[in-house]
Amino acid sequence: MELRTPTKTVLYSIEEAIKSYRRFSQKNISRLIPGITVDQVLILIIISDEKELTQMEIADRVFKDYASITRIINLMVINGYLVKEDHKQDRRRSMLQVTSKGKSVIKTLGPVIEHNRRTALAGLGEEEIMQLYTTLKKITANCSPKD
Amino acid sequence: MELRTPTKTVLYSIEEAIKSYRRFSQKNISRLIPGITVDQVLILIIISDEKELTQMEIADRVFKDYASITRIINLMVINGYLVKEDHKQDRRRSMLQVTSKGKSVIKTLGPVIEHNRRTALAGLGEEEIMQLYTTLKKITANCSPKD
DNA sequence: GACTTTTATTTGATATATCAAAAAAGGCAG
DNA sequence: CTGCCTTTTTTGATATATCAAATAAAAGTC
Repeated sequence: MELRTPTKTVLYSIEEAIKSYRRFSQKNISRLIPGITVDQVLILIIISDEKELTQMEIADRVFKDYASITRIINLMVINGYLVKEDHKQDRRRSMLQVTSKGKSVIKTLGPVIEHNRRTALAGLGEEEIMQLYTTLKKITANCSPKD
Repeated sequence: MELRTPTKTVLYSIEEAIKSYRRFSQKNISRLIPGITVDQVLILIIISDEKELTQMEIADRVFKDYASITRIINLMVINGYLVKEDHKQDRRRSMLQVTSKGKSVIKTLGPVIEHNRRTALAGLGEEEIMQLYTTLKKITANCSPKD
């Protein structure tokens, strides 16, 4: 019987960890504001912090496909968190504006997100977090096309 | 309260790493056998290793929802990798059998999966992998309902 | 044996992931 | 200006994620 060592399963544990974290976060978010997703809240915060981002830049920030961003943002417009206005310099793009409803979501959920992160990382030392970060970046690099 | 840019937190790098790995793996798999997904291959291998698993047990092994497993397995039956037969003792369940087409997929892709894992972890020391594993397990525990 | 509760799976509705292809505007060479 | 190439976004098709609710069979209770 062969022992399943971390070497064989560590990639599973990455999947496990991120899924646990996402489910945990979504639950806490839904408790306060049902009907919005973790992804939507994060994108809302990103747009609110940097007003001039293109959708492609937003996609890169959250490691999502451009097609996904199109659909997520459309939903956020439909749900009243964002409005799309014409972009003067480049008519392929559009200016994304956070609505007052969107701002209120950020205000309400910002602390929840902070709390989720702190809870997820509870008991981890500063050193340990740095090490985690470093190791994960190596894996990302190993798996990235090096064009 | 100050919301640090989410992209800078370590939890993002977990997401980034696992997505890079999944895309990388899928690309290598599709090169050899187009039309099958990473998830399907892993589930195929799991069923092939342990013949008597219920769908719920399979779901737990790959950290997926039961509903997802139902749909993935249905697709795998449609695509001829699996067959469902009646389970004698419990008629709610069904016996999942890997078809010869499924076995051939495992034979072809097994080495690819091994290669993907080795590539993803290239340059990481044994110690470092253990540490990664330990830290991720802490995060998972922190985010898991402790009923 | 009928009733209730659990367990295993499925379905419905909606969100996100991915790839390929299309659409639409911008930029550039000639 | 015209044709060509690039960039940004969208669409189509399909797979997976998630929660809630529905089925259906097994197990426990009386």
